[in-house]
Amino acid sequence: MPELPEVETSRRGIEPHIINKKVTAVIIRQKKLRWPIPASLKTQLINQTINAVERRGKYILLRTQAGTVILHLGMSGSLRILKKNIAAEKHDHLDIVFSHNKVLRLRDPRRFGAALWTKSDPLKHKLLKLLGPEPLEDEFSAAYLFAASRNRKVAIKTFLMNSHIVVGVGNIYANESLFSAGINPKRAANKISLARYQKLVTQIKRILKASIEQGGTTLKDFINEEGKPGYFQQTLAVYGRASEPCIHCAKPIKQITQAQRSTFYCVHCQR
DNA sequence: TTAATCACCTGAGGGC
DNA sequence: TGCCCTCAGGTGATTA
Repeated sequence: MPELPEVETSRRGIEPHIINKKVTAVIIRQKKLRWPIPASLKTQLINQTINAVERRGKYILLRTQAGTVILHLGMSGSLRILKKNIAAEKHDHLDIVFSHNKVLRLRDPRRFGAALWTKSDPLKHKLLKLLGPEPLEDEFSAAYLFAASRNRKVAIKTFLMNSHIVVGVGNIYANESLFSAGINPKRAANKISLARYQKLVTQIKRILKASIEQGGTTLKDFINEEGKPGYFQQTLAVYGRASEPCIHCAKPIKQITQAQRSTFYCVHCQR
């Protein structure tokens, strides 16, 4: 399940293969993703050169002179660079073919992902314009989170996963960050002190950086651009460990549901 | 404005 | 072995 580290790993993986390369063909095998792949993606992208491969939150942006491809990997999406003649398999929904006979292939079994086209500034696209700050940039700070949470009674974990507050903190990293910071995921966002937000922000940045360095999280569907899994799951402290002993106090990890998502935490260590 | 819920989709895993 | 059911989850849209 691609979260920010997986998306960044994918971006870094595909960038050297497609930067400054010309698109010669676009093959849409299944247009029914989260939103239909627009026909304009095919008609506008052909003969364009990829000028930049950027990321905003969990969106990957392929910029060309004519416009930008906006990609989202959803729950199960992956991007791979392949030779042109390798046959597509089930769930390979989109190919972007380049002049040097390589293909950027989007596979997404659950089809929660997206591939869109915009001619204007992608950062002003309706999907991107309201996104919160990037968690690894200076703008995302304890002071920012503290100020943003003052009137929010929602649970801190749900608050963290709101992309309008901060982008890229998905379920796994929200669980892990709150554990590392010793904060109970059920605690109301407006009841957390500035000092505790400082600790939380430090842990979010540390965990995301560590995961990016290790190539993302290897859970179920995630594979990187080379078709290999990530390795961060080996270091998960609470996620997916219901009833197993806490690595600090050995008491069993508790699992609950918040906002229709599984939450894992230690009742003893997280207050 | 905020919070909660729904909808989309399919593979994995468990129970029978 | 095979069928059926439940669960997992990112996030925009909808509802309260």
